[in-house]
Amino acid sequence: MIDIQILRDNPELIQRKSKEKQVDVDVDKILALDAERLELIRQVEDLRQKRNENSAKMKGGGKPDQAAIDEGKQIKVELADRESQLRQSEEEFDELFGAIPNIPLNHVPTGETEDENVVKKTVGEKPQFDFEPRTHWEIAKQRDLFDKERAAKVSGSRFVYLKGGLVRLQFAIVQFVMDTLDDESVIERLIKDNDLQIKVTPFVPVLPPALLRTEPYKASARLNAEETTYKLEGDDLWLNASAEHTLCTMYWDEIIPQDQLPIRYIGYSTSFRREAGTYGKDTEGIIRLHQFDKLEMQIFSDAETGFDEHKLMIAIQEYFVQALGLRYNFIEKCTADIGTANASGVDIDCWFPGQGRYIETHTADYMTDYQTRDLNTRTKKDGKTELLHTNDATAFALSRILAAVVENYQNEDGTVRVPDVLQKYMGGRTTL
RNA sequence: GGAGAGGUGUCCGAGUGGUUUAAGGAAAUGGUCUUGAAAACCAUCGUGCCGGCAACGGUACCGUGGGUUCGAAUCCCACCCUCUCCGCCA
Repeated sequence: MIDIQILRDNPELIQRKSKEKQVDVDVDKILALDAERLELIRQVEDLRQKRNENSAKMKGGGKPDQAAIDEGKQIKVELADRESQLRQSEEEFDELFGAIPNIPLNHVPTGETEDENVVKKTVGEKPQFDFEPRTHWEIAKQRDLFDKERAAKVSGSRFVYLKGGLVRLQFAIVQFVMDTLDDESVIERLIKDNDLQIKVTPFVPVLPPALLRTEPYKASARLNAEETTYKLEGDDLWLNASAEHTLCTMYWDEIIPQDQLPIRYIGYSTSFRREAGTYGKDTEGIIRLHQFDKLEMQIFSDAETGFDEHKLMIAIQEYFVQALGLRYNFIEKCTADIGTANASGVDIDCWFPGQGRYIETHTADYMTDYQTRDLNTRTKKDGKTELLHTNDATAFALSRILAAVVENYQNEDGTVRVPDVLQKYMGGRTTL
């Protein structure tokens, strides 16, 4: 949620910024509810004060006199009435107030649909083939790299058995990412090259739980409707749609000492998505699955360094994609596409020669304090508590990046070259 | 699945109806002492909300939600979570 003070001081800003995000916010109504709420709070607190003063007369164990008891009873009735009004008022307020999206940062381009995202640059070369490049599913079929038919039989559509070389490739990528993010010299260089004022803290690898309870999930502002996210029947548990969901909630209701910041994690988790409403989209191959593994970066920092941490994540993403030698579009997402909780966000879309198109493989989100306000994740600075800022970003969404490697590194005979940086993690193998 | 214990501020921890505006300790911060440090000593030290320019005042919060009472961290009910032992099990 946003800072209520901003709404009170500058309702026009909230109205305008929400509109830019294509979210309808009735600012006048919310302010009216806020005023009503505050008036009720005043009334309730006055009554409580009276109640406390009345009962204080009997301190020391003396018997209360009848008049005091009668007065107490009267206060109680009135208080109960106001409290129930207040509860109702707050419920209504919370619902509307909580729906106000995060305020996009000034550099975020304004747009009404994702078509207005801005391609800032295109990096890398398209691979040249002296044959017609094939899709990753055509190659996989020839080389038996995955099996969706049997997965459909056992689990349904959009599931897959990954096999053979692709599995080796996945674990090689995991190793490569862990090595890189643990390497202070790489992080130091990226910080220097981008002129960032942040520490050279390496990323700590984390294998988080894949299931989480409703309360923290909701507080993270990341819980989507049941059409999008799997809910377990009989338990108060959801299957996470990204490692980010179990990482950002880690410090729910905690105060992190200042000297421990920034906290940088590289999480690896299987992610689950129902993908309702995407029927007919990317039905072939392993671009869009109900279940896929993902390497996700997560950073907790103070407010001052939040945006530089965002830039660090983006620099790391470009470093990774370049290391695999993939051509990509770097996209600044517009206000309509960054998402409710985000203040800024970028995508990286990689070139898939077999399909002749760019496909989103990476995203980086900067939430400012929107997420932590509800999660109540704070630090203590000069004796004052302060909300942390959160950042998350894809290191690699594995199924998609496997598909990208297959399409970009294919040979005419259906074999696939292993990108140079990954060969040492595959026992020196140069093809799969 | 069975049985038991527990959930209090940054942390540990006391507290079974009314000076609890939550004891005490640790950590932290500031200071005294010291060549410097440690130790010792002194002081400060929970969070949210409401009002106020501020000093400050008020109010709520002791896992969550109800209830009893003039008055609840404390009594009652339901639920959630954690831990221990047993059982089963990768």
